[in-house]
Order: sequence, then structure tokens, then C-alpha cells
Amino acid sequence: MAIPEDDVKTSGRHRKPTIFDVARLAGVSKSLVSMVIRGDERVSPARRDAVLQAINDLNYRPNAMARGLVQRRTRIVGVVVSDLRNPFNEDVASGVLTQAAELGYKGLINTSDRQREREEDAIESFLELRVDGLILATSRIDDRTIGRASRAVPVVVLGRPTSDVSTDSLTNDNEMGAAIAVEHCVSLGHRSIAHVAGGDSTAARSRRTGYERAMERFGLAERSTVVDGGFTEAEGYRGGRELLTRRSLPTAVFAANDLCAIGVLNALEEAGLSIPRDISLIGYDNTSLAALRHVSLTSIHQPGEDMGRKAMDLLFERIHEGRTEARHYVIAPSLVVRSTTAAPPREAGSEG
Amino acid sequence: MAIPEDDVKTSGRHRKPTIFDVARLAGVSKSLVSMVIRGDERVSPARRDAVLQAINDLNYRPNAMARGLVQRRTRIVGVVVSDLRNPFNEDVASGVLTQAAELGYKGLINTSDRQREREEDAIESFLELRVDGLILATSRIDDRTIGRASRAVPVVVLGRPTSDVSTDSLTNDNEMGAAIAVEHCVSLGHRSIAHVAGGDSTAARSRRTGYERAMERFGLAERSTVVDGGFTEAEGYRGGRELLTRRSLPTAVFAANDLCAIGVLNALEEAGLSIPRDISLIGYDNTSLAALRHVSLTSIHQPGEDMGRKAMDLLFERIHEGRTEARHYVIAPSLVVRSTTAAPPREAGSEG
DNA sequence: AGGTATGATTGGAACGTTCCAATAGGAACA
DNA sequence: TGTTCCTATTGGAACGTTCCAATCATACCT
Repeated sequence: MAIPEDDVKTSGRHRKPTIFDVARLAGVSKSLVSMVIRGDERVSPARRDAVLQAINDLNYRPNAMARGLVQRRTRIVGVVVSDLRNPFNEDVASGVLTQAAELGYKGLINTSDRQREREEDAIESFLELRVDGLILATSRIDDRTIGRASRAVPVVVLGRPTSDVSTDSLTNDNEMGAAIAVEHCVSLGHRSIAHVAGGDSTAARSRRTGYERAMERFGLAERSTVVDGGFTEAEGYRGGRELLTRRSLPTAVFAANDLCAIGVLNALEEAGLSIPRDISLIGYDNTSLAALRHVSLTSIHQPGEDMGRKAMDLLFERIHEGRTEARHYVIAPSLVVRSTTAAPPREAGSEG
Repeated sequence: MAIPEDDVKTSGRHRKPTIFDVARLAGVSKSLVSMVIRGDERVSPARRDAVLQAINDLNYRPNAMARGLVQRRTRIVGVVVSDLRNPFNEDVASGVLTQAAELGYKGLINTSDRQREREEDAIESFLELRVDGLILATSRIDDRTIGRASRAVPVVVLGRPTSDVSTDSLTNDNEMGAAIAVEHCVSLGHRSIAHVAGGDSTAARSRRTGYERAMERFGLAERSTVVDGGFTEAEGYRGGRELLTRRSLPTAVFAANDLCAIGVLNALEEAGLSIPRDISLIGYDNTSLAALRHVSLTSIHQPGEDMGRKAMDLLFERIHEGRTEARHYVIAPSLVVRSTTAAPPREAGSEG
């Protein structure tokens, strides 16, 4: 934790060239150099060449901070993700970055490794950097923090609704997704369907609620079984183990997300169960992980990359079109059937 | 591709408070506010409280650009990764960010989605931002670009050696790792060992060389089989398919990395082969993917997170301790045996 | 009471750009 | 040859901080 104060050694590394150095070498004024850099049309070809030559000779690079300071804008959007190890977040980040590039922005990513405090740090750093917009693909943050950020810069929250009046949000309908999952199992003949929950994030809670309501709707309320899990493989594994200690095993398991489902899968296979012959398994997010042929996990699809792109568009609208009222998009999730769901085994299926 | 020039609407969003606003509200000078922000000890408690109160009331946040401009330092390190979807890169990024936080720095991530041009853009943006250091966990970049960056700021290259005299590098011994993989197969009794190569990145080439040399060393040179693959699952899958078209199948496959191995796994399983009964499979990087119990891929371990941390340390040494001579660390990879390697099937094993 | 040491506070310069109003240098015209 | 009108070029102010030297206040000592 030693944070040295001021012992930076600049020795050896020469001062970086500035616009003045370029101007001197090219024999023009700093203003003209600035014009060349910004691609102003009305610079004579001769001077332009001289300037470009000087820029090249000096390995000059404009200082984004100085520029940002006077322009009061950075053309940077910050992306905060809670967990880089969740492939869904990568899809989102990738979508944001692609669209940002398309719109003349740069996207920078910061992550918090699922720690609340580092998440707020990440947001704070971006705000101090004066990013033009902020995309939060993170579950841990509370509304107060979001609101605070939102007072400073356009903010889009991904994956959870927000009550903040000046913040856009982009979510999938988690309750609906959970209902689709349950429905799929029911349609295959399952009646004993368990849920490995995702913890206390908003998304996880909605999925749980969706599961419970759907079970109720199908008259299976008293068959509902929820065990604690989480959004990581390890937590899913624990949830799966927990499930195995129960008196009677379910014939299908709906896991909070794909990572969690993989964990459950491990636990079940370890116990000698075969998926989907003995137990069906369904995840959420339809990440690249679920799509791995070797895993081939039935999952609820959420278009992460598209959502990332859309989030960037929403920021753009606020920045360039001056939109001020909040938008809240809810995307309908869909079912992707792969190899981990099937009809329940005979004896179990007819039992209920 | 429409990049609007200047139609930014600031309407509605008020000008952000500056240090002067805080000073006015607190009834002190800007300098005193600055001192409070930087935690200077010799501010009287009364004034400090007044300043903190004003900061809070105004939702003031120091402008990192203005600060960076005068301090000529940002306390930011840039991390460029070629592919966020490769879990190995996440480990690296995570390691860098953790250690950066520890040392009082912030790490920001940019990615290029495996496109050469966007990779150079990412580097260029970071340099314009005047990051204090740059960590390149990317394969595509050429030495010229690295050298250029290195002239401006300390650079650590990860995962490949570099000839640039002023750039540190941190790699694992890919040739050795490949040799370990081959050795492992040989020790299990395999003689017909194929390699699904990783393309033209430096790391991939070294692994291939390592494979070829090892095969030679074991007197299996004429049994060498290399098919084209890549560092992604899709390319691995193609490599696996390609392998299947060959006259005789190998009894073991060494894939360029874990992602590639998963692709190969898919292709082989799809063809009705059982791993490791019919064919053994070994990957590289020992990512979280390989560790998934359901996958349980034998792999060559490379400590991504540690390497990320070490990379950050190397930057720190240059920034704070003025080190100028280049360091090149080579880490010894190790074998992690899981469930995808076993003795070859009888008939094949005895055939050679 | 006067001098001095100590500590808190302040104003100004600098960081490296962009933006804008002002200027210079022609060309075109009378 | 002088006036007008362009167009290319320039200098100065501003952006929001930090740093430093200078100032102010207070207490202490003789």
C-alpha cells in the first residue's frame, strides 16, 4: 500500500515535444500547427507539408488533456463493468467500443472485480477525467451513486432499471426471461424445477421473482425450490452442491446466469448425474460460454453486443442532440435451446 | 461513419464547478482549496471543513486534465488487449488493475477486437492522453509501433519478446511450454501428436517451433502434423475439422491455446470421437475456461494475473526509480493435467 | 515594545492546447 | 496607384489545475 508521493524520476526521458516545438521547427506559428492538426482546409499546401514534416520528425503527439481542457470535452466514454470474467460483459463492452469508434468516440473500460468500493472509484476516476458519457454495466452500484454521476455527465445504466430521472437504462426483461425458462421446462414435462439464485443484484432478484411468479402461474408454487448461488461459476457450484443435499432432486434447474449454470453443471456431473438425461439445466445471458459446443447450454438470450451499441447511441443522443428526458428500454429476452434441456426421466416426470 | 463536427448541445447541463467556485463558496483562495484536495496537512481545521462542505454542496470534482497538464503526469496506465474474449487477457488485465490500484495508479483498458488498425489507434489514444505507462497484451502490433510508443512512455510488452531496446517484456517460454505439452503426451505413450497452430502472432509461432523441435528431439519429426488454427474457438474448430480430413488421425492434439483447444474439442466430439479415450487434447494458457470442471482441459499454465501484476511493477520501476535499461523476464510455464489427456488407445499406441 | 520564528494563506505563473479577433499580404478593380 | 476584399496567418485569452514565492498573522522571546 505504499503510495510514494513525489519521487518521480523523469531523468533520461526527455520532455515531450509541444505544439510550440513543432511550430518553431516548421517556421510557423503555433496556431497554424493547430490548424493543420485539426485538418483545417485553409492552410497552404507548402506550410501544411512543413508542419507535417516537423510533427513526424519530433514524434509529436497532441496532448489530449490540454485539448480537452479548452474544448471542455474529451470524446471519451467510460465503461464500467463489474466483472470482466463474465463473457456477457465482454459482449457489452465490445458493442460499446465498436459503436463508439463508429461515432468518433473512444471507449475506455474500467472494472471493479465485483468490489463495491472499486466500482465507485472507477466511476469517480472517469468523472474526474471528464469523460463525455458513462456506461455502467454493473450490478453493485446503488441509485445514489448513479444519481451523483448523472448530475455530472450523461449516464446509461445497463442490466438494471434505475429510478434516477436523468439516467437512461437498458435492460432485458428479467422476469420475462425467467418465465420463459420455466415455461420451457414445463413444456418439456418438468414439474419439479429449482432455481439457483444469483444473489442480491437487481437483475438476479428480478430473475428470481420471475421464476417464482411463473411457478405460481403454472400451479407449481409449492414445488418452488430456490437455493443461493451467484453470478460466478464458484457460486453456482456451491448452489449445485446445496441442491444435492436436498431430500428430493428437481428434474430441472434454472440457474441465475450462464456462469452459474456451468457451476451447477459441474456439481451435478460430479455427483454422477447426467445432463440432460437426469436433470435439465438452463442458464441466462446466452454467452459465448453457453454457445461452446462442448457446453451447449440452453439459455435465455440477451443481446449483449447490441445493448452495448444501443447504450452508446443513447449517450450520443444526449451529447449531440441535447435530449434530456430519460429513456428506458426494455428488451425482450428469448429462448435458445441447446443440449442441456430435455424431457424429464420417466419415473420423475410421471410422479408429480 | 458520420462524425458530427461541432453540434454538441450543452444546453440543460450546467457548467461544471471549478476550484474557483468552491473557493468563493468557502470564502478562501483557490490555492487553499487545492491544498485541501491534495490533503495538505497545514490547513486549519476550520477552513478545511468549510472547503469540504463547499465541495460537497457543489458536487465538485477536480478536473484530472487540468491537474495532469500541470503535473505532467496522470497516474494512469493504459492496458491494450487484443481480445477481451480470451480469458487469459482478462487475467492479465485484472492483475494489472489490481496492482495499479495498490501502487496508487488507475488502469484503463482498451481493446482492438483483434484488428491491427484499432490496436494502433488504442495505443495512440493512450499516448495522447499522456498515460504514465503502457502495457501491451497484444499480439498483432509490430516492433516499429512498439518502438514509437516506447519513445514516449515506459512500455511493457506481454506475451512476446521485443527487440526494442527501451521496452520491457514479460513472456512465458512458449517453446518450453510447447515442449512440455509434447513431453506429456509422449510420456503417456503417444507418438502421433498433431499441433493446431495459432496463426502468425509471435507467441503462436514460438509454440509451433517448440512443438516441432520437441517432436524432433523425441525422434518423431516425421510424425509432426501441423494444421492451421488460431487463437479463437472458431479457428480451433476449423483446425479440428481439417485434422479430421487427414488420412490418419493423431492420438493426441496440442492446440495453440485453450480457446483453440475448445474449438478442436468441439470438432472432434462432433465427429463422434471421445476425449481422451480416442484422442488426447492439450491446450495452452490454463485459463478459467480450461479449469471449468465440465471442460477440464489439460493445459500449459501461464500465470496471467501474476504477469499483469509484474508488468505493472516494471512500469513502476521505470516511472519512480528511473530505471532505463530494459528488462526481459521469461516465466517458466508448467503443466496442469486434467481430464483431456490419457494413454492412447491400444491399437494406435502400439502401432508406432 | 520590537524583533523573529513559525505557520497559514494567497496571487501569479505555468502546463499545452483551441478559439477568436486581428493582421498581413496579395489579387482584383477602378 | 490607391482602395477594397479575400484568404492565409498570427497573437492573446481561456480552459482548471498545481506549484512556488511572497505575504500575512500570530505567538514567542528578550
